[in-house]
Amino acid sequence: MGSCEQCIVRQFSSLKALNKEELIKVANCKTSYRVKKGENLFEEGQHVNGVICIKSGICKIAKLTDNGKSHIVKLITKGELLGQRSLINDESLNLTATALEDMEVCFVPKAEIMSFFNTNPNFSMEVLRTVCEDLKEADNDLVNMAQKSVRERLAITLLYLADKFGTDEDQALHVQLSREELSGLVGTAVESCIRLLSEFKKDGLIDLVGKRIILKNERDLRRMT
Amino acid sequence: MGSCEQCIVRQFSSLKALNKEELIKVANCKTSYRVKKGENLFEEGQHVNGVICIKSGICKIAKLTDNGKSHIVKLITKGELLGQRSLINDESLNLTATALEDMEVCFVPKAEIMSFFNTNPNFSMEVLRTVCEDLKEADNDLVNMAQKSVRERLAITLLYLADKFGTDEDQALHVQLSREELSGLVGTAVESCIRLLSEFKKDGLIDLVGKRIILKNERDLRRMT
DNA sequence: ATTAAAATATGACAATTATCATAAAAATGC
DNA sequence: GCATTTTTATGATAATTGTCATATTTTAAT
Repeated sequence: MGSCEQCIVRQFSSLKALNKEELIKVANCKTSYRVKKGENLFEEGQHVNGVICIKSGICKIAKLTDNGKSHIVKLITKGELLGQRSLINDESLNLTATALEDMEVCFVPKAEIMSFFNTNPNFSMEVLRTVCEDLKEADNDLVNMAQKSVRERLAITLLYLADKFGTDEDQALHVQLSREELSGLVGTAVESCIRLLSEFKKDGLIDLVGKRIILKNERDLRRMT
Repeated sequence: MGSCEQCIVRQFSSLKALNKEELIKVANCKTSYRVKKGENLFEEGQHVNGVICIKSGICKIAKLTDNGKSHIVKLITKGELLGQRSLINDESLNLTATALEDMEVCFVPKAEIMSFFNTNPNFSMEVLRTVCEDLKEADNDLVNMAQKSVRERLAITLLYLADKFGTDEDQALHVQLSREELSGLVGTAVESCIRLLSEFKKDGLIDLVGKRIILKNERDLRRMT
């Protein structure tokens, strides 16, 4: 069982506010496991009894809609925490988390996390900061969703993916999303998404090589948003 | 200068976690003032140096878009706090708050609020809960915006307004929003909004008497969402 | 009270986007 | 390796929504 001290999650999440003793407590109660691509880490409606630390891999946080589609609210990657919000509100989950790649994660029970809130004000403050940051982003996303065209939103999404997950040497997006997932992120029909990708390609903005999406002209993409 | 103890904001916001001593500190440093309909309480880009307690009145929290329109992210009413998020993140405001009615508010300086985070874990926890609740709502709004039609969103918005601000005996919405504001909340063009209101009227869902919007058939409105 | 300005309403039309059909390409199973 | 299923792609068309023009009504100003 690792010590958590060098863990990437500790570096990037609100866990950075924990001191050595607290980290040892986490290390002693955590459960490490792997999640295969396509499997759910959390499901809508479930009650959470802890948080999940993402050590490697990527997952999507999505909400199912009446018509069977799923809208992706955000993507989560290594270094981040999952399930904080529901833990704090003590509510069932309103979103489902599904692995987009094989993942390595740790589960930390609720009781442990909650105890830190009482004893470590820095930790509370870090969590608060994280949640506020999420809120700010959510507000931005909402306004974009309301005001921007699908075309603009696709451009924004591609740049977001490049920004968050990086690109290969040839500017190909690192994340491999299916067209359906991409359209779920943009908030549009699959066909519209595919059609617009084709248009982007024709306009020299991107290249499509197999499943890979290559940002050919990032400047013009950015100008479009 | 009032004691804050019986204040409505204290009852409904995270300030409820403050004890008597802390309340006295707030009472001694707060500034009460009035804001006229149409005036801004906060402006996008500004740096906040405190929070605003809403004692009476309603305001909108909105973001301006490139094309000059403004999208209303949410409405805030008596008992709520304004500016928490930016205070915590120590960032400039990403949204503008404008009074929709004459308002009575109190300003509490940043230093005071921040000190409570260090000394009162309950207060931190209450703020955290509030922000998490906001975040959950924001996620829901995002998915609605992405997946629902303008027609459905208008219905959802009307029900939200009835729910949050109440109705008169004759089921007329208590809040008086202009069509422009209503469309900014729904996320659509003013003309589309007006047109749909007319349709709703023709379908017997609502009645339009002057500026008043009367929910005539709430059941069918709700069924539509 | 009268005029001017703003808000609301409606029509005509264009642009965007979704839906359905179908084909081509890629991935999967045996 | 071949058949089958899934994913990606494209066309045709319909539905939704936005834009512009123009009344009509309401509000505000003098």
